Amino acid sequence: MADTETSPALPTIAALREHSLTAVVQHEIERMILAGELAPGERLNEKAVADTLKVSRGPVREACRALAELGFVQLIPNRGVFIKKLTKADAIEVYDLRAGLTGLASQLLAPMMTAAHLERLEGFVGEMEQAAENADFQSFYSTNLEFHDYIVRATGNGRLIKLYRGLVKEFHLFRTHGLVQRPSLLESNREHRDIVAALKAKDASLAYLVSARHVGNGKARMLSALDDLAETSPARHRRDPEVGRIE
Amino acid sequence: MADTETSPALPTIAALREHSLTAVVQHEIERMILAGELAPGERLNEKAVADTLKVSRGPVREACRALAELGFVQLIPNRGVFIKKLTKADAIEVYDLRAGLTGLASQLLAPMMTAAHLERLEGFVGEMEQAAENADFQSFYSTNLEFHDYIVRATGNGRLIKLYRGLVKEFHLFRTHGLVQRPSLLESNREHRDIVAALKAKDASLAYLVSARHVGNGKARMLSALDDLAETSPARHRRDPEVGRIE
DNA sequence: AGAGTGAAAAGTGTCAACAATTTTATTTAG
DNA sequence: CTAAATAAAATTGTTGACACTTTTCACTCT
Repeated sequence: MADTETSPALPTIAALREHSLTAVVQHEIERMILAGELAPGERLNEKAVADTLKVSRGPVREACRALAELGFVQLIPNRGVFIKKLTKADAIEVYDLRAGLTGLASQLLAPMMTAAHLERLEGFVGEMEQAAENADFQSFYSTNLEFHDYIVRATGNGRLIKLYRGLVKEFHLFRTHGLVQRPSLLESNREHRDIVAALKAKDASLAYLVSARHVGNGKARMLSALDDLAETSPARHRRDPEVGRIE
Repeated sequence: MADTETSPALPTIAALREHSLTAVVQHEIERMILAGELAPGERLNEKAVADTLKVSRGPVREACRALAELGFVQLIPNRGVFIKKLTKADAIEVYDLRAGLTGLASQLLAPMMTAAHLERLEGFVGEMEQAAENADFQSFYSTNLEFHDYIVRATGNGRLIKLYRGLVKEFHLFRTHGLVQRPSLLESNREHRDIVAALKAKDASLAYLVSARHVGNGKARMLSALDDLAETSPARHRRDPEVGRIE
């Protein structure tokens, strides 16, 4: 690719002042993984990446160390870095954790709820209602992300925010959200109302319960959708099947 | 049993075969921070560390990137890496998160409880009872760690285990556990019994509740102990006082 | 004396080269 | 023709060197 590229996520000199080269490389690799440009299980060739991004291997290696700690890649000594391959078991782990953190966020927010919070949350729910009726999956999905991120952010717990967002990114990797159905959307949003109601009532225990259960239901929906998928295309049958990559 | 990880302060050639140099360096820096050999807020001189460990700066930089992602150090472009300085607000964050994860672990374990699990857990509680009566803080503290780690491990959720242990390490950094009192030990162990009871009954909701509350009580005990400390030595009064480093 | 100025030193950011290891390709024996 | 052995290529691990930035400190001027 030419130097004067118009591509959005490429390292510019301006970005280099703020974020170091390594940070740019890290973001780029992360983007490539999330975008599916790097297939799960595939080995990441340091030199190839370095050449592509027009940098030396140093920053690439540093970025990979950080990504390994984030759980996006796996480092095997003398073998290289491998894009994490996600299995059904991983999906369950992520869902369970996400349920816990989502519940915790609501639990923490409940006693601190303000009118402004309530307004924002009800706004999101309204938007989702609209999207669900129009069967606008894309819009529903992004507002859904905003809704949950807002609750987590509102707690003000920086570590919780960081962990939660990391989990959402990882969850993104599964691409299982591509197979949600319209009835699920309505059902999901009904649960959102329950969450808002519990928060409005400042009932921490209830807020935890309905929030955690909401994600738990999402997990159940994902699993059943995954089973349906296995039904129709019985080709992919293994001991520990990987999810994601749905054509 | 205990982790296979011994604590050899120096990087041996043998360890280099298995774990890469970077991993050894990372462990060593982590140990130095946890041991207090590197003061919070202090800048980590890459060359100095490299010379001390008899390696070049490359592995040190890679290790620092990983540690930054773990939250132990902060990277500031062109300025260097700084040992994270922990404030009271940080302590609260960690406690809140730990409460959530501890609760989640119990909640997940409850429906899977076996007789073997119960036996181990009751063993730990017995040991702690003994330690509390003897006012053996050291013993109580380590068994307490084992007890909670066992519950988390038993869930089998690798991500939860990793996050939890990271939080415990960070918590370790506060050194606030140095100021627990004997009555706290007995009280704390009473709560452990509640946790075991809820797990034995396979009551997931209750298990979450008592586990999360247990950590919440620990948080309260820490805060009041911290206030007492501020009372006696009113020197350290700032807007956002750092904890830890208790002489 | 104190604030501003500008070299010198120290430290970080990046790179290219070399060493060690793993992977691939080729040859050879059964 | 298969499989072990071996040589060649590719890739990772590590290092020292160099460019650039920040910090330090002596110096000047008001």
